[in-house]
Amino acid sequence: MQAHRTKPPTIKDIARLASVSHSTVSRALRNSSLVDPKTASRIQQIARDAGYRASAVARSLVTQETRTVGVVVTTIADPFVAEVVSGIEEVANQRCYSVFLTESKTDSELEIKAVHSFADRWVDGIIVTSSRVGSLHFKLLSETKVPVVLVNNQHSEASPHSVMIQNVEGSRQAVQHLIRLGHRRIAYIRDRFGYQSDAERLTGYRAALRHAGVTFSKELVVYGDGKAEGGMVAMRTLLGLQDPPTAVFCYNDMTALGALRCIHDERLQVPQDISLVGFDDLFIASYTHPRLTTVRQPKRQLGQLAMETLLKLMSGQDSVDSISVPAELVVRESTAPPREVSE
Amino acid sequence: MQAHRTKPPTIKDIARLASVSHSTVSRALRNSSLVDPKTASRIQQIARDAGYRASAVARSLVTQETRTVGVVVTTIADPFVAEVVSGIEEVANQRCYSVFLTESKTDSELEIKAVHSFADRWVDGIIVTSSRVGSLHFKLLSETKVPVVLVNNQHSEASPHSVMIQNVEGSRQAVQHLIRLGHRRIAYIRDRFGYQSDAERLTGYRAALRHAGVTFSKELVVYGDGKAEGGMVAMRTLLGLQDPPTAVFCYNDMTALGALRCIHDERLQVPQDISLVGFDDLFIASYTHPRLTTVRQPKRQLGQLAMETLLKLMSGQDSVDSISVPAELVVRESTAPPREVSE
DNA sequence: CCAACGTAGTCACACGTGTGCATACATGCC
DNA sequence: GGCATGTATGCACACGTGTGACTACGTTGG
Repeated sequence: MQAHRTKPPTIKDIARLASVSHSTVSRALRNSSLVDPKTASRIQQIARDAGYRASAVARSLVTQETRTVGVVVTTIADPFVAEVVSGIEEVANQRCYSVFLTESKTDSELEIKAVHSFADRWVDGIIVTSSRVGSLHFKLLSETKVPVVLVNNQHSEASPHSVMIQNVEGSRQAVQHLIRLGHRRIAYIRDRFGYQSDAERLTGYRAALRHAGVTFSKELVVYGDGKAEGGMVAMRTLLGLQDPPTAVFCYNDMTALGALRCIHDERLQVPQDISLVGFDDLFIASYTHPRLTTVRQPKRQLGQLAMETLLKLMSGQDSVDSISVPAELVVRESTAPPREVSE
Repeated sequence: MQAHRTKPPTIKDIARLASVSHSTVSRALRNSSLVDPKTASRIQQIARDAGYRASAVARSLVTQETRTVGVVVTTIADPFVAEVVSGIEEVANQRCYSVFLTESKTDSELEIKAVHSFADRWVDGIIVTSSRVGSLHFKLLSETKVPVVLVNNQHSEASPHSVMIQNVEGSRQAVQHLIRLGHRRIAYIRDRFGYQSDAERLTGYRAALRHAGVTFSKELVVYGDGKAEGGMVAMRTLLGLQDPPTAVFCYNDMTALGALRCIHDERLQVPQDISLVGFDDLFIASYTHPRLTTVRQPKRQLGQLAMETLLKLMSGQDSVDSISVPAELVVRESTAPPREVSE
């Protein structure tokens, strides 16, 4: 009950109170079989009364592990990222790991700085989302043996351990859906920052067109920025074309949100005038007007899988494969047959 | 250039390579004036070549500080929370602090567990958002001297250091805006989880009504959950009333989003049939159809202020006041005069 | 009764870094 | 030349915890 006002009690304070050596206290608190159960419980009681809490810092120094993982994200303010991190955090917490969070702001220099900071702090493992840095992580991995898992990796260089969504197949499904509705002029609004995932979604888009015998038209592929603002601008470009598209597939839901805004502002209707498909299935896709057809990513699950992969690596298993999670088309209200067909 | 494959080099390895004691290495790397500039730069070169990085955990053990802060949030998947954390992270990073992130899932037991975990790890400071725990933080503060800053605190008990939005004034402005447009039947959709902020926004709502001589009607105050789903359900209740409201003020934008969804589904129009006001000004408020009138919280700034307050406390300043940030009404397209008046 | 043995606890060291104090050496002054 | 002064470096300890090796003691078996 007697709280130490000045400094929190150390293991030696407890040893003194219990009239034993600090070694015995250490063993008693870790339930070692080397200590008499009666004195063990006595010590535990004393420690509890004194409000003793073992220092994780000191323990880490001797055990050489911190029960800590580092997570690097572009920005946590991105709803997609936030959900992935939530999944990571959930699994980490269950296993008594604490997570460091750092934003890289899509600056590879900051990303490297963050990873170095993690290394200094002796994190047991690192998860990097949407990384743009290729070889760094391998170097780090080989030098200091810190396991690294990449989720939604944006660098083409294959990484030993990563969790990815099946972009090609997902976007293929989305575009195929539009084709089946009767669309032929289908646009794609890219993300000029999403290197790998954007390229893969473009691949799926082209594959679907080719498979249906629709010729690829360069003017129908325009650039956004993966955010709503970029979607608006890109959509305006598309609407200004001589022969505008009847359907638009967007890199992600945020882009689609901006596109939708632009279409509304031009007094056009979705899906009557233009069909719209997103990617990610953010919660918001269910609350747009009309509800957004999109390709679902199991975001939270991606985070969980990444953390579980990392746990395996940290426990010494080295035979862990990369994981590729299937995407699922979710048809809602923003897609319909084009006017020509429906009339 | 010779990379150590097995274990990262320690300060003693560098000392051996430079043929000096580890003390000299330590001083050289911290640019102490006690060491000859020439040997200092020689040592620095050797350390760089060996890829030496000082262990933060060993340093923390002796310096008694970790340059680490803990952040507890309800869930990072909430867009409001994510932006606050982004602000915290930005300032922390500038000052070379790393941040631990933990979700409490609105479970006060988990919140306490998280704070204890932080204490074990010797964090230099703690930020808790939307805390539901009252006295714990004072106890922790008085016992272990770890500075705690509360942002958007949900417990009525006044805390020594907190960052809050001016809820009463913000919601008063919002409701006053509706009254000036001619509305008399104005509903409020509450949040059954937001103890303090919800109570304050209700207070502002009632104050505005009273000031305008509008009698408070109990049936016009219904409960949501602070999320879109709850907003939908609550709105349905309001539309089912014998004399439904002509305007609805929502606890936050997410609630408003759900309400908007419900109104659309009932084939009614915003703002022609019903005016709608949110709170927070999430980015999404600019991308709904119609754009949402709302009360802006400077979310990122709240996080920055919280971190700056914490920095002051950690540096020993104890005369830090609580901060109260003004909210700002942002009028967009979801509010208009009621039908009776406009016709 | 003594040796062998198991049990409960202590001693001492390690983890990697920072720092007060002592020391060795060079320099300057009387 | 001896002494005070200053400078560059090494020694030893501290931070708080975990653990292998060792010891003291009580018990058992021959």
